[in-house]
Amino acid sequence: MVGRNYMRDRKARLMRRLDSVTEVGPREREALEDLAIRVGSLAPGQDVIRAYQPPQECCVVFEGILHRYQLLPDGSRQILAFHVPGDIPDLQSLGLGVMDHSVAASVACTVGYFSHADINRLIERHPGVAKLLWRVSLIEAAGLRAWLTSMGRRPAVAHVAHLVCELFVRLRAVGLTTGMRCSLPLTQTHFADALGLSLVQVNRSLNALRRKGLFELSRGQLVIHDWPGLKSMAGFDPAYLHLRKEWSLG
Amino acid sequence: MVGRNYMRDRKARLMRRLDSVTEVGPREREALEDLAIRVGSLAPGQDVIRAYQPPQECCVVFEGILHRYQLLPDGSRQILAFHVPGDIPDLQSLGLGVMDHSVAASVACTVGYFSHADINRLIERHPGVAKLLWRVSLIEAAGLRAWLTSMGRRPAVAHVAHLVCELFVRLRAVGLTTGMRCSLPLTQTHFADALGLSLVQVNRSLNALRRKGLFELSRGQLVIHDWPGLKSMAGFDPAYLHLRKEWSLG
DNA sequence: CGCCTAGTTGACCAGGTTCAACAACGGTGG
DNA sequence: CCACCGTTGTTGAACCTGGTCAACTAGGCG
Repeated sequence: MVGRNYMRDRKARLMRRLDSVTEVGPREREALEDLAIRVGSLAPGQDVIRAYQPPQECCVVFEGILHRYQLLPDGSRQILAFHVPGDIPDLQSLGLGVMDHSVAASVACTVGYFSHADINRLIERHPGVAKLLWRVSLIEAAGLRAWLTSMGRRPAVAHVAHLVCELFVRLRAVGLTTGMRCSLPLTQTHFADALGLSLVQVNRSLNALRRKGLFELSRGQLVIHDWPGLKSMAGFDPAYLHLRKEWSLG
Repeated sequence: MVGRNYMRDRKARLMRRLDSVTEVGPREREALEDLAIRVGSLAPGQDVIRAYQPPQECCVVFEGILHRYQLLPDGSRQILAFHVPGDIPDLQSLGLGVMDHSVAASVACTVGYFSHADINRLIERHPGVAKLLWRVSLIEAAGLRAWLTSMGRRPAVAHVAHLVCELFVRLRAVGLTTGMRCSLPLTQTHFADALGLSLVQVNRSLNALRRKGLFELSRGQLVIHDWPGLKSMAGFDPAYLHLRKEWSLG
């Protein structure tokens, strides 16, 4: 069946993500393979999870990019994280019940939904799964810390460079890069709201980095020309992503 | 025995913290009461947990304030969080093994240490404990997000005000405030490194807020004069602390 | 009394914001 | 096939928040 193959491929993305950060035992793997997942698609800008609403389902990204964000009283938006294929954006809702922010599709996406009830049953039967999910959410917190440091102490250009580094490494870990290029369909407005910078400043920084020959980003395509240079300009240390050696990029 | 009473009081602080965010069942409570904790004290500035070193113990704050921080190549410091009594600053090490940042005492502190082995045993026997700790670490992540938003999108004065709000509410939740005042022995340098601002700017903002009659902070004593005014100036919404109703402050 | 740390204030400067206009691109409908 | 329009990206100029440098004050402690 075509449908089954599609689902197999999609789950493979999730499994690859989990593999990239931890060793998944055969029993946990089997249990996760059996988890019932309903596929859905999202239009750009559409909310998946809305603040203050307790969700009954978790979602996993199959294709596209999602972002978590918070709106301030004055209407400005702060993007808190991007979620690439394989990520589970709302693990928080499992443990906390309430969301204090929202998650939306940055571009057209396909996602999978599984019920809290199912995953809780899985967790009870397989403590290994609980550990694994805990690990994933700790890594997410580590990402927030790195982001915070970048925001607080790095000048605009380095800050932009750091985000590009992170996204490239994360996309690479789930097999979505070819050589030193990948699809990265975010707008400069996404960047601005994520980095706490103005759109204008993002544009200038991006151009400055291009002129330095570090990378090019246009029409949703990222091509990295000088990875060591980019890394050092950004002060990027991938340790906080907690990828296993074989998945990380020197 | 004097020693035993001391220990009882100290554990009470941890339990109060846990109570403030979740309902702790009688069996979990008992299990936690039995956990072996070694007490230690820290001089101001002393590291408890150092980056890149896999620790074998977790620590819990009894008295004083700790901070997590990261050092950048250029020598500047970004403080990622403050930890008040009752907090467990390095839950991350339990699930992740490696620390990607350090934790140090902001002032003279007393802390408790318990071994990873002990707590892991506890987790295995009592799934409720695992859930509880997971919840605590999710709340910590939520705090990071709020911090990030503040850093990215709030002007300096509001940003300072927001931190004061958070610290006051958290100290209140563990019973360390009396009325609208509390001890808050952080230096302006701590504030600056936490907020990503310069020391000078923190000083000016603090003075501006004092002149507006919102609060006073001097010699380690915080007195809040106008809580509603402070809250609205900061755009502070305590939801992200995920305190249970009875512990939160309107 | 003297030193050290923490806090305060002024003057100047720069990184980043805001405002505004325009260019490039893709999709839509006539 | 082309004209039109909305979105995204680009650039210049004026402005302003917050950073840097520097000097000085106020406590705390040996």
